[in-house]
Amino acid sequence: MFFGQYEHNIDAKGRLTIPASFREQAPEGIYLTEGFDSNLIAYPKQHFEQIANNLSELSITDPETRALRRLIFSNAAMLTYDTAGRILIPAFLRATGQINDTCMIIGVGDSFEIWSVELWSLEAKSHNDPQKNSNRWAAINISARGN
Amino acid sequence: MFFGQYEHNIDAKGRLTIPASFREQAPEGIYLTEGFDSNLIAYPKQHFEQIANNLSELSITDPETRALRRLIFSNAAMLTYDTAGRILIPAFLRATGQINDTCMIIGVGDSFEIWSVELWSLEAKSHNDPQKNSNRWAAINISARGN
DNA sequence: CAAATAGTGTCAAAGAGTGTCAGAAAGTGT
DNA sequence: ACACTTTCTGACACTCTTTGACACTATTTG
Repeated sequence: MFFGQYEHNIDAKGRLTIPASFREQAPEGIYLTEGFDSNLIAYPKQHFEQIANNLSELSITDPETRALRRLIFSNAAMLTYDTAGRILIPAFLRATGQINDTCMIIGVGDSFEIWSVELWSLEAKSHNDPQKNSNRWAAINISARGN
Repeated sequence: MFFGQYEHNIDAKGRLTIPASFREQAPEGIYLTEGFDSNLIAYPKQHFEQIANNLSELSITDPETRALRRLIFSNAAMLTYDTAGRILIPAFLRATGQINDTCMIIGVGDSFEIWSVELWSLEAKSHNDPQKNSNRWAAINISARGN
């Protein structure tokens, strides 16, 4: 499980140190792809391959399916760590994530996300709406009690 | 069951001794997350994992699901005790809880909470006010027989 | 082929996190 | 009241992680 949030620096070559605790959980490296909110999503190898399988089973006759496959696969990169625990984020992913010198690394359970500091602070602010949150929590509490 | 309140110190590195009686009830460690009142909530392992499992079943193609996962996981930490019974509270949680050198540890049944001394004394004042309390919780049924 | 650019490896320093221990304080039992 | 045990705390030493710098290799481009 990936938890917590880290602010890390990116060096002049576009390399980012992945938190040591995250590396332990994805020791073979990660698949990095474009997220849905101008962020990047990192999946451990195995997990991404599962998602890839699920996608492959969807029918290519559905235009939405084709678009989703293109989004996920064309923007994906398989990355491994160097001896200092860093990955090199490809330039096109840095661009889509608007990531320059500092970024946020965000644990979200089975994967983690990489955000520009600015976009993350906006996203985090949107989590502070008590009304929305109570609805969000309600959704999960129901399923926690049910079944 | 977690009961009572304790005032404990946090050392220069951000470590907090968890009361021995609380450790007995969460021997494998705790999940610490952001609360709703600028406090922190500590759940025993099992309880939090129930919530995490429910989340994993929701699809990330839904924006509300993504927000919920970020809200819960990014503000959570899985913490275990060192040999002296202490946990290290991550810096970002110390910040959200406004916790510096001394804090209150508050038992609330199936979980316990961590508060800054200042915020806790405000909270305690508000829920100890006999005037307000006489009618405040009239709608909540806590009888042993009820429901 | 040469030059420019992109990518990789290595190292050392700063900082963050962890382990250990002894003393103070609080609690327990006789 | 006293001795004993447990718990918490502060200090210190140590390890691990991250970062920036520099040197080197590979790839692309003209």
